[in-house]
Amino acid sequence: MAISRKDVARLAGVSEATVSRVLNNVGPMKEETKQRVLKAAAELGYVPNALAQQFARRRSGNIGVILPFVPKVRLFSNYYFSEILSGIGEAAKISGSDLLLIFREQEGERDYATLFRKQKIDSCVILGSTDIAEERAALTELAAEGFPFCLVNQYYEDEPFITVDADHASGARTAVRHLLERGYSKIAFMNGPPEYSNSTDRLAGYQEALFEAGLTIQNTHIFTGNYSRKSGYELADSLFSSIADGSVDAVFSANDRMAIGLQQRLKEHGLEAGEHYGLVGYDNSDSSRIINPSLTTVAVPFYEMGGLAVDRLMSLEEHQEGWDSQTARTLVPVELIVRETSEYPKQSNIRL
Amino acid sequence: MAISRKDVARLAGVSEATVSRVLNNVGPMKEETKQRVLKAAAELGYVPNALAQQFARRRSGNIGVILPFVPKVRLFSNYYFSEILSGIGEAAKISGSDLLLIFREQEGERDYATLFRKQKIDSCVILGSTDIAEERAALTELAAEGFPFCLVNQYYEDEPFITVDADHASGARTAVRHLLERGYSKIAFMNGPPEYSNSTDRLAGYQEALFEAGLTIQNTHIFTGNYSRKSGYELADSLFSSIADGSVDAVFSANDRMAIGLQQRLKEHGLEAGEHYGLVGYDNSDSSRIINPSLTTVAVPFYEMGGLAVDRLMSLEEHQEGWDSQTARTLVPVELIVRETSEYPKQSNIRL
DNA sequence: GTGAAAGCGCTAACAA
DNA sequence: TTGTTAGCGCTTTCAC
Repeated sequence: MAISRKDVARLAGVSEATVSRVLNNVGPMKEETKQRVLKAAAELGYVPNALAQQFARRRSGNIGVILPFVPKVRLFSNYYFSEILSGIGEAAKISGSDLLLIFREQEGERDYATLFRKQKIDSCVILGSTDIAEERAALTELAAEGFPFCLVNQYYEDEPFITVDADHASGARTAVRHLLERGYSKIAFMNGPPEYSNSTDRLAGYQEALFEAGLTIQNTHIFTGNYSRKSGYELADSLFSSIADGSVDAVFSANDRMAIGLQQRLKEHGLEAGEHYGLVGYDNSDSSRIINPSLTTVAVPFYEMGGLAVDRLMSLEEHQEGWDSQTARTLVPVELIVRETSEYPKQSNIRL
Repeated sequence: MAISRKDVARLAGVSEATVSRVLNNVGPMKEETKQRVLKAAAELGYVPNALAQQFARRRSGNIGVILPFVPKVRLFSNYYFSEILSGIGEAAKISGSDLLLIFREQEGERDYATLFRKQKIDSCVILGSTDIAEERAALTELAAEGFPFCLVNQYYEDEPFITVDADHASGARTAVRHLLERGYSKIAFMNGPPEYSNSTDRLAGYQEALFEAGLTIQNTHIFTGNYSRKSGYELADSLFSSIADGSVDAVFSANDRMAIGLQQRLKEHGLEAGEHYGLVGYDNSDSSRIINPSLTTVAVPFYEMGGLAVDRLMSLEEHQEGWDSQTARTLVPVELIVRETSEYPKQSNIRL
């Protein structure tokens, strides 16, 4: 049998209620009593029962972390989630919360609300959420019930859901401007699926940068992959002829993985990034540093974003801040990382 | 106020205990009663309170997942943990457990036992544990108290701790044999720190393979890094002259990250893997596929190991299996993945 | 400042 | 097959 509060109370010569007060440091108490209780607890090696506490307080103390289902590709092969998760972990520790990891099911079942109703979690951060009907419905339900949640790297234009997002429009603009400054002018864009708000944000940034430069936006220069290396690899075949015939001289990819797939495939075709065409990726993943030539990319502070999401959750629970569109979306800046794939060839041996 | 069991009981016209029985599907009950209760519960949208259940059952239903602190380098940049975590998630879902993520502190504080005493977790899987005094003490305490835990990718020679490990001795042997078969004969070994059992296992495998081939083991050919890319990069400088003067013709690295660091640095020195020297890494990480030339490596089924760890925990809790040295260690096989860095030069343009 | 006591919502003997 | 009831170990009014 474990030592209970009762034993501590007896040894300290106080009531059980006093033990609670001391341990939770709540209400008034005489310093001497406090010390006596603390001493008794330490002597007995008393450890409060978290289950009983949670039950009595009607709070689990858990932050749910909802991870997307990524078919085939193992979830965390993705650098992205690893960083965010670490950031969440750091902030959760500071706030004294525990993390309950929830792997979303493949289909349907976006029943986030039940996690709250069961009281398994007090709040949650949702990763990899997308703008599809079921997801919107699930989030709307959470909001309606007043369950605190925070999205990361995704927002909904017309809904004031709390979210920590990065400024991907600006990131894309900067990336494309960089290519333009380097001398490229026929820039294709390899985007991700439109149900991610960051895809549409990047598209806007891409278009703005071209517009600023007085260039016309060509729809035939816009391609859509699914953020996997494979999809970049496959799209490379469509882009090859355009690059070879000079109608495209650079590619901006919505993430590093697709950029790397493209880079690998074009190399098989005899085209080298930074030599025969310019290339900019997005995410500043480990791979972008490792690949050769190294990939110019846009760094997103995923780690920090994870931490911010937890912070928002905490302040949400304290005051009823943030549930309006003004403050719903926290936007963090991104940064261009210039490496080799965006070098502009000095000699005019650009064409094959 | 949420709907409680009492409301369901009233609507179904049964006692609260019967509601419990039906919902937990325990004990005998009339089919008709069961249906009535189920119907009432569905009608009211009743959701059992997990906190109350956990408290009454004196079980949290949580598996703790303990993650190592990795200074500076962000934890999950490591492909390794991502895979294991996904595997754990999959198995936990099947077993009906929740996952409580625990980021270990930097120093001291390996107080795993308190998590059990607080009843935050019923069992746990410990990642990234190493053979140092504090860790041994913490694990010994867990074992002494009978708290179920499972290590992954680490074992302790003289302790019958439950663990799911991969056969790294065999992996190293296979890797080195492969280099020998390819024609390399002066093989250096870049190992990780000895407090990881997989480091010492690989050393044994390396030595065995050389011994089998009738080669003498040269201590000057054995280097120790810390599994980071940086350490591989740095050790490359020591290896460069040996490769250049022909006293080393291949390197076996205890993980991909160090191998990649080495490969990058030696390239800066003008040496290309698979051309001027042979190279085999370990882990089959994403990066090993991306780097050019692609890295020959050893695949470890991390995902499966995570799942197996959970399975062991489950059977541990059911029967008192496994607490003897016979069955403590589950050993899974690894597999050599041959790529470009271990090609043996056809022409004799090996030397610079 | 401190104690007494009423729950929190469920499980699990034990009776019936 | 079902109902009654006594907890589970803590928090939190409300008195004193």
